[in-house]
Amino acid sequence: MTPNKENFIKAIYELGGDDKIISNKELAQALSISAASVTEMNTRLLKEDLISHVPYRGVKLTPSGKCIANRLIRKHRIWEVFLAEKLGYDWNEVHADADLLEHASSDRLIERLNDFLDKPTFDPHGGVIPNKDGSLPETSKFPLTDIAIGEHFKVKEVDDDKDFLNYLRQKGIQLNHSYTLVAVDPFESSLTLRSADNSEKIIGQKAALKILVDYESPA
Amino acid sequence: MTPNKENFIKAIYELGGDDKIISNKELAQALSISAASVTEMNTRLLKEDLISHVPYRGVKLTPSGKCIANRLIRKHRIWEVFLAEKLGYDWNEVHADADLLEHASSDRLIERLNDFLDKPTFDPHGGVIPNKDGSLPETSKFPLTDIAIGEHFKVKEVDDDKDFLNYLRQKGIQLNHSYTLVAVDPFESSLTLRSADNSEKIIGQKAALKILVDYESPA
DNA sequence: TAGAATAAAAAGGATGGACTTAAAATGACA
DNA sequence: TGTCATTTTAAGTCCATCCTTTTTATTCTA
Repeated sequence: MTPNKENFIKAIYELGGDDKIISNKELAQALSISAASVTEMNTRLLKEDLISHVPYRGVKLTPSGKCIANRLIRKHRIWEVFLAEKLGYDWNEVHADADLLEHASSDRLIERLNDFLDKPTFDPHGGVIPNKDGSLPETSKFPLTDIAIGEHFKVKEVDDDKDFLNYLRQKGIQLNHSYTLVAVDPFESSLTLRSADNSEKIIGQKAALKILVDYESPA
Repeated sequence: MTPNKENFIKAIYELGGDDKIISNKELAQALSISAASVTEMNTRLLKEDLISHVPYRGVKLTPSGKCIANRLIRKHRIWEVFLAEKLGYDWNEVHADADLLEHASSDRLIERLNDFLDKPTFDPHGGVIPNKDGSLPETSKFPLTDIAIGEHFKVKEVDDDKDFLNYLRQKGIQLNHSYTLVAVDPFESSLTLRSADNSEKIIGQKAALKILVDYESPA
């Protein structure tokens, strides 16, 4: 596993390749290389069973590919915590150095660093730190009604009720999308959410109880 | 400057290439590569003016080569201090991880780490940490008579007197060699030194005053 | 001081990673 | 169903790293 391969895996992950197929073109643009180079790297990673491939559609990470991506992100984020918390880096400075260090860190080093930092849960950007084994920590899910005004969250689970799902679709609320709670009506208890595209959605209190969410970093 | 080149430079340095010529064969053995590969790397580093070359004798570091070696060693040793002091590494564990990290450390990172560690002077093995600019810290020199029993030191300077130099040669005391002070005679004040090859040398007190030494790590 | 032993340089490859361009194959969609 | 965007394949460049073998030079020693 070379730094290059690691970065390739990471790029797939960051484009969403843990659950959807990422096209050749997207990757080529993200990495600033030609599409042909992407194909070439794909064949290498395919051999190692780190990605799965749908011809002419693109690639996504296999379970072991996801594991590697998460372990790399774990290293990256633990370093970020160290740089920010112990070395006084500004939050916008941490990324570059963490990007170098993540490829030069033994497991032992990362675990000791993790202990030294008191096992942080989030990096300075609010990103969650994956587990040692490459899995993602159990993320708590709780009703949208428990969110405080101004907080950012992601929709994790919704009640499997046809009418309710239609209601959500009509409102434009989608699973795994992120929103910010901007207001709660004092009388009706209806919630005003702002989505990533800055549109505002008003949700009734009854619906809010059935939407499970989790905190998320603002980025 | 690739990690490979850096390690090559470091190997030369560690074999003593800062002041004497290191043969092709020595380097080949130290790096476990063929002598021809050493020659090849030599030509590359020669182009960059990092080493100087005496045909059929070997190579030594140029001033800029030494600078690079020292800066690398600075990185290495600062990391070692961090691993040992903050992460609880045992002194024999630090080397491997420091060897990886030294190649993935920006100058900014090293300087902040250095501050975080309160600007240490020695690494866990007792090795001195070079300055930021790649120079070696002014090492103090003082008479051998100031050394306490049991301490390790290196001979830094000796009086330029013919008889005295002959005396030293006869005793087997050499500049830049390391010794341990094992005993001081209570009556004569003569000093018993042990050299690296475990031979013992007895030095008169008058001579000891004219031998300037500095502390050194036991390794 | 003339070999013999040894070391270095030169020559010629081999490999693998990371890129590219150009042409052929494919899929999507109007 | 034909056009167009995208993907794949093919072919090849460049560079770093390593190798072995064959001179060539030096050094050691008898």
